[in-house]
Amino acid sequence: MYRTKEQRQSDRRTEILDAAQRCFARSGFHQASMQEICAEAGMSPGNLYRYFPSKEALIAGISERNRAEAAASFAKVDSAPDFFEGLAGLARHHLVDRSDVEVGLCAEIMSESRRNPEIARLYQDIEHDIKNRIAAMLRLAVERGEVRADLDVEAAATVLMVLGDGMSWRRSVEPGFDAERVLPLILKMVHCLLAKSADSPADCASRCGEGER
Amino acid sequence: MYRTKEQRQSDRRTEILDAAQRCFARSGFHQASMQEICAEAGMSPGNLYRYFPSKEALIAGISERNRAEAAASFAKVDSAPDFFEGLAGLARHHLVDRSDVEVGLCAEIMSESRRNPEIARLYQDIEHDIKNRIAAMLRLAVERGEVRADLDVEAAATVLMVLGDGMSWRRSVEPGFDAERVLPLILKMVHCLLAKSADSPADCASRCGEGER
DNA sequence: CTATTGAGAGCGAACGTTCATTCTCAGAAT
DNA sequence: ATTCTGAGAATGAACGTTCGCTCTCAATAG
Repeated sequence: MYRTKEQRQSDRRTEILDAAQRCFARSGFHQASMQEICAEAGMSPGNLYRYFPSKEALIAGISERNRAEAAASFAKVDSAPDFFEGLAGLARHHLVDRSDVEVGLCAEIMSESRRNPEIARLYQDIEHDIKNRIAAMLRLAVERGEVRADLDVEAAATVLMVLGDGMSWRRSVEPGFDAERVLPLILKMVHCLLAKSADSPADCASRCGEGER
Repeated sequence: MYRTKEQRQSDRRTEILDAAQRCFARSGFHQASMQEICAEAGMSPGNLYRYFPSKEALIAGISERNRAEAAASFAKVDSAPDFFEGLAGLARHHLVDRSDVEVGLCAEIMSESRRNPEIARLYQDIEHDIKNRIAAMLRLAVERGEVRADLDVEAAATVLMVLGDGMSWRRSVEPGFDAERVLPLILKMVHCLLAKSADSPADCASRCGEGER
């Protein structure tokens, strides 16, 4: 009975977050009205406010919920047999496979964090976390000798995030953007940036140009 | 007197656009109220509406105004003695030298175009124009033998825009983002993507790593 | 040179709407 | 009987836009 009550509350909360996520991705954070979210969640405003104290709390809840999920995908790279293959998998997962809803939502959170300090702090926490994971991933690959030793790891991590953001935005802003077509070029560039200079361009092409899919 | 009148009207319009640009960059398109823009322009709402029929018209005006300016910077690359130096200059101009106001404004237009069809059409026109210019620039470089002949020019142009968007967003979203530090890595990657495979990595480093600034 | 006039420039209060949030109250569960 | 859950109308602030008014000033008439 304790269990059931808390369980129910938690379920209700995730239902609401799901509905809000769809609305935000579809209409944007400001454009999506509480009424719209309530309708999507099949619930009255008064009731929704019993679960979340404000509209901001909805975004915060969504961001928080996605943090763990995002973080998990980095672990895979470290345990992949070949670093660049692992990275390619990560890239595909983040740049191509993600649903339009997720991409749109990400865009929405980014632009909201430009002016909403509350969201900005939350978002920057997550970004910082992700950047650290990328940097750690790169350092591990350096130790393993898969990546050039003289790399500016911090800057390289930033570059990878730049690529991620750029791809994400093009996807959400350019209709008919073909991530699939661009990905090989991206991977090639990244390989060039990270790989030891001894690795030949031919090797680069064979590893990045094809190799997955 | 004909001249003066039209001149005055035009001046007023650019003044208003300047003010609106500052407001939008600072507060965002939706957050910036007409009152705020009026205050910034030193003008009453009623009067401002004599020059622009709506808030949307302000964004449209700003976008339109920046199109030519943006386009002009591409001509420089074509006339540069070395393609990659020209490209590096363009990159520096777009990724590092741009003012925070411009970057913020760009972010604002992008996110607004995600949900405002009117703005979306305008923005996509401009983006399309820019992409064509980049592609043309690349094709010219291919003809000159400065860039590898087997390049997927369309995809490469998209990649360059991805990089531009990514850098722009990181600048406007990550406090303390150091574009200067990241730029060499970006240029190196781009060189790797575009240059003929005959060009050695050493050549790449000397051309991209330093060379300007 | 002065007076008249009329259109453009400008103001700021007011309007109508939208929206997040709160209030009130009724039914269900315990 | 009391607490939990829910609905939906009410509230009040904020916003884009409009409206009616005043002021400025150059052109013309006297």
